[in-house]
Amino acid sequence: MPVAGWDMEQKQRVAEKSPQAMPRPGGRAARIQAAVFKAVDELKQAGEELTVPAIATRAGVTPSTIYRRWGTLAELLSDVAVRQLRPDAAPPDSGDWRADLKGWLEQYAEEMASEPGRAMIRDVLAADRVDNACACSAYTGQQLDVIRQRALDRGDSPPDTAVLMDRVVAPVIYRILFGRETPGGEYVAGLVAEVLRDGEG
Amino acid sequence: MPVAGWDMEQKQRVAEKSPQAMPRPGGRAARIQAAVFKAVDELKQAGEELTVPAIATRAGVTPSTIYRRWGTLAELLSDVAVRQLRPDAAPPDSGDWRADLKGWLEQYAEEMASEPGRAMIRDVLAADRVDNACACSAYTGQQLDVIRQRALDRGDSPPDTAVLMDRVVAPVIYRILFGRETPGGEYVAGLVAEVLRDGEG
DNA sequence: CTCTAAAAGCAAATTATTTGCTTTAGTGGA
DNA sequence: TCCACTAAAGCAAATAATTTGCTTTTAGAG
Repeated sequence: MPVAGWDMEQKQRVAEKSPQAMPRPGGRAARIQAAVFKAVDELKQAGEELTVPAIATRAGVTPSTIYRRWGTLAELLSDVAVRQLRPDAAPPDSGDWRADLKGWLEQYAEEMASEPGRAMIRDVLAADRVDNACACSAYTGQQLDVIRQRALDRGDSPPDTAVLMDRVVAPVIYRILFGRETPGGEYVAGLVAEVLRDGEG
Repeated sequence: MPVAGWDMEQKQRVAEKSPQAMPRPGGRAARIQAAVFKAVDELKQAGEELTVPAIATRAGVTPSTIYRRWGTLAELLSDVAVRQLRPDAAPPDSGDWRADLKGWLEQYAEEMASEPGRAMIRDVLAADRVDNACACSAYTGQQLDVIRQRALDRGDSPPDTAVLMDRVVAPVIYRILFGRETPGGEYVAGLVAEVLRDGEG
C-alpha cells in the first residue's frame, strides 16, 4: 500500500502528534515529490501527454517510484490538482464585504469554469480520495471565512459559511460539472443577492 | 475518432434529422453495445477488476472493438454510469407535492451518497463527456418536473426547477462530492423546508 | 561511524493499448 | 434476390504501460 504524497497539512498534522515521524523538509522524499509535481506541471504546460513514464522521465525518476508512491496516475494527478487549487491570496478587501463576496464568487466561478479549472476539479474527483476533495471545499470555506470575519469585525451578521457553501458555491460547481453552459456573471450575482436577502438577520 | 456508444436519445435526435442515418435497433452495433454494457454490469456485480480485456472477454468481443468504439475505459464506464443513473420510475405521488419533494430528495441523496452512487457519479464525471454529465442533471430535472407538474395541476405554485436544482440538488451533490460525511435526512429536510419557505408565492 | 528501515533504482515479466490488415454484417441499388 | 459498398468487428503483431522481485541508496538513530 503506497503512502500518499505528503502535503504540508499532513506534515503539520502528523508532526504535531509525533515530531519524529516525518522526513525532513529537504529530505529525499520531499525532493522527489517536488520533482514529480514539477514534471507534471511542465508537461501540462507543454501540452504533452501525461503518462507515468513521461512524468518519470521528466522528473529524472524511475516509473516504479511513481507507481509505488501514488499507485495510479489518477491519484498523482489528484494530488497535483489539489495543490493548484489552493488559493494563493486572501480575497481582496474593499471595505464592503458584500461587494467582496460578489467579486470573490465571480472570480471563483470564472476560474473553476475555465478549461484548466474544470480539468483540476475532474482530476481531484476522479481519484476517490476523500481527503483531496475535502481539502478543496476547505480552501473555499477558508476564503469565505476571511470575508465573513471582516463583516463580523464591522458588527455585521453575514450568513454562515455553511449557508454560503450551500447557496452560492454548490450551485456554481454543480452547473460547472453537470451543465452545458458555464455560470455567467448575472447568475452568480443573483445567487449572492438572494442569499444576502434571505440569510441576514 | 471513435463514435460514442449510441443511446436512445441520440438515436432519436439523429433519426429525426436523417431517418436513414441509424443502424437498426436489432443491428450488430446495438447488439455489441448491449453485450459490452452487460459485461460491465456483471463484472461490477462480481466485484471483478474492470479492465478492457476483461470486459471484452466477458462480452465475447475483441478488445480492439472496445478501444475503437469508446476510446478509453473511462468513457465506456461513463456511458454505463449514465444509463444506470437514469431513473426507472416517476417519483411516488402521495397527493402532497411538498411531501413528495422531500421524500424524493431524501431517496435521491441516499442513493447518490451510497458507495455505488458515488462511483457512478465519479465515472460520469471522470470522462470529460459533457453530454453524459448533462444527461444526469437532465434526469434529475425531469423528476423534479413531474413533482412540480402535480403541484401546478392542483393550482399551487412550486419553485422553478432551476431554483430547486440550485437550492436542493446542488448542495446535496456538492456535499457528496466534496464533503467528509454524507448529507443526512435532517439536513436534506432542512434544504427542502427553506426553499419552500423562501420560494413560494 | 555504523546500522537500519524506508524508499529508490533496475530489469524482467506481465498486462494493456494501438495499429494495419482482413473479414463480416447490414444497407441500398440493380 | 443478388450484388456491391461502407462501417464496424476480428485478428495478430507491435508498442506502451504497469507490476514485481531484487539490489542499492539514503536519511536518521544509536
